[in-house]
Amino acid sequence: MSDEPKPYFQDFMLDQGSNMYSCEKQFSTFHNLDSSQPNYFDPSSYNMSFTESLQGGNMDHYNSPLATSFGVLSPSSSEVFSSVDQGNQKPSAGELGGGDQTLATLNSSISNSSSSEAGGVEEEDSGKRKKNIGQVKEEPGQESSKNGNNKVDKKKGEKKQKEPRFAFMTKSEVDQLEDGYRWRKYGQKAVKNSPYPRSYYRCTTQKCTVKKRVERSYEDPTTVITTYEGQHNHPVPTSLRGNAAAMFTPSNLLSTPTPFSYGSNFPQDLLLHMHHHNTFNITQPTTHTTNNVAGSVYSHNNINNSFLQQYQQQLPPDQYGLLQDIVPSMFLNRTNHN
DNA sequence: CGAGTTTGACCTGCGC
DNA sequence: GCGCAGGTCAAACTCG
Repeated sequence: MSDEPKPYFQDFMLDQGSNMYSCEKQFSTFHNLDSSQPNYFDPSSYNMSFTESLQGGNMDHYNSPLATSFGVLSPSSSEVFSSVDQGNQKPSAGELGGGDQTLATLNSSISNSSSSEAGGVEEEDSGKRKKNIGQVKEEPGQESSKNGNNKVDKKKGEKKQKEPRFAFMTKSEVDQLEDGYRWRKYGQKAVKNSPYPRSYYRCTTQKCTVKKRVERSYEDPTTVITTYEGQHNHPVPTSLRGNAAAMFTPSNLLSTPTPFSYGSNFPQDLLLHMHHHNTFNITQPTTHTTNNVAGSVYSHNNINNSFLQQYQQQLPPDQYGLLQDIVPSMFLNRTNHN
């Protein structure tokens, strides 16, 4: 794909038309960014990010709600830099692997129910796309999803729907970060401009279509870039201490009348809201894709106090503490400095 | 023997 | 339309 630098931005959209919220977030990018650019993101100010926040600085949060909700891991020994991606554009090697930037898409789909994404609901099979040439064994009710989510099935002119994605960089010696879920590797590809291959994993839980990609930054081999796609529709298989994860299953979240209780992932919603409150207004529609968010530049300084204050008021005290734990410190810090 | 990994082939999307 | 690159499949293989 293209190697040229792309604009870095974050962007969120509220897709009301589809009765679900979607947000696409691109958090920044690092090394090669020209700091003179308005949207330059200083990594140093971002050193502590999602996962790290999840961990609250110690492993007690190993299975923190955020991690769980994101379907994300908890890097055992790592320093998470950031997250990112976009929904539609594929992150090119130069973007992810290149360490030039990390993209993560945070696309929360919180529809109640039938939305195909809710929890990896696409008819399992994600797999068999086995060349519709020749041998397609059709099973009733699955015909159209032959390709899992996307390839064959999409109708003309309709962009395939991407699973929510969340990516982040982690300092780690090991590629496979322990996140409590079980993954099965289904592919590996050489990445352009990178000596390190990208590995593809799929959650082994039946009917869970969550996938993740793992690759190393070629610029910093100690950095692992992990991209999660989709949302787990099941609890963490490994037993968690106190099962903190369960606490934040969607159903539990639903029981709490907070603005995040749309029925999905708290952190995603949180971030969605954070951006919705601050940045959606700068979203510019693009001409060629339905969910491409390119076209707007997000200034992370936009996050303001009102947002957090609002949630502070709405969340029970204990949960607000949690909020503090899991909200990327960069956000909190910035709000505090405003 | 089942589950997971490896790996070459194939498919799709996108830019030119 | 072509070629490239990303993503996925699935047979073969490895491992416990």
